[in-house]
Amino acid sequence: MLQDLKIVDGVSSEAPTVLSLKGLGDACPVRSVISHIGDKWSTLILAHLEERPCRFGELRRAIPDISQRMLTQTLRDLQRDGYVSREVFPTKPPSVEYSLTELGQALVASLKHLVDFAFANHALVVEARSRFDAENM
Amino acid sequence: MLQDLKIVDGVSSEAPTVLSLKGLGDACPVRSVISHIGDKWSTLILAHLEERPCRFGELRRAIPDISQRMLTQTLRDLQRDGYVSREVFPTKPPSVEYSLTELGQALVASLKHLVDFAFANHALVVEARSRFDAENM
DNA sequence: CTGAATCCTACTTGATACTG
DNA sequence: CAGTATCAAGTAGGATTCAG
Repeated sequence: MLQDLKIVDGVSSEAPTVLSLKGLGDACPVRSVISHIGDKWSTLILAHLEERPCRFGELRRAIPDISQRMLTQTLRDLQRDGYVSREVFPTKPPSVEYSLTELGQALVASLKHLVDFAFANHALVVEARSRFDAENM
Repeated sequence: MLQDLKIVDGVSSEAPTVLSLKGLGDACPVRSVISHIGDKWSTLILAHLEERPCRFGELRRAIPDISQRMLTQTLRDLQRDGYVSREVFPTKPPSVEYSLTELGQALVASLKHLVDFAFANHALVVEARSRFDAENM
């Protein structure tokens, strides 16, 4: 359950080191997953790869706003955590295909609940925001 | 489904403005929800409030690593989006109680799937990381 | 007790140019 | 095609101090 979060993070409370997302390392399972989802591009890339495996350039075209630096970096992070697999074909010029692993598919499945929530309740959130902003001038 | 993400973000592709999480504003429902979850403290605070309503100081003690600046700020953001309600009791000195709204409870429910995934697969992720780091030394 | 205001640092991202 | 390297800018978070 969610309250387990307290226990997990409570561990670090006994040793009062600063809880940096990086500094925490693998100490908190929840952070190590969520920190990936919270970044700017991971979710979007996972969404594309869920549809079908993609090559680097395909992803780049599909997500025009991403810089190739961030595409490279985010893909490598996702690969490192085992969510994405990278296959190099020795063609000329070389081509590389990225696809979801089983773990990646499981992550995407869990993410969908959140995405569904977002679509279902976005209007409420926007409304709450304008009401809040109005009340606090 | 998840691939709707492409459509939503695709809107901004036609108008190639930079996709800042803040600059995007309310354009992408998914981002506006996920950006909150990805930050350092929201999830943890939501987890505590799910158990029971809490006063400011209670939360502060329950999450010793948070600075009161970030506790204040995160609570205000959560309140602004309608996830948390804030009730002031005119005692002396004043006390303030925070609790989850219905919307906040729905968000927490969606989050649980992700938390469950994190706990269930954390070991696999850690293993994947060390394997990746070993291969790419 | 519950914050607000200020300053400062570190991490994240973007822009650009270059390479096998 | 699929990256790497470098530099600049923005943003989040922490420490500290002050206030109703």
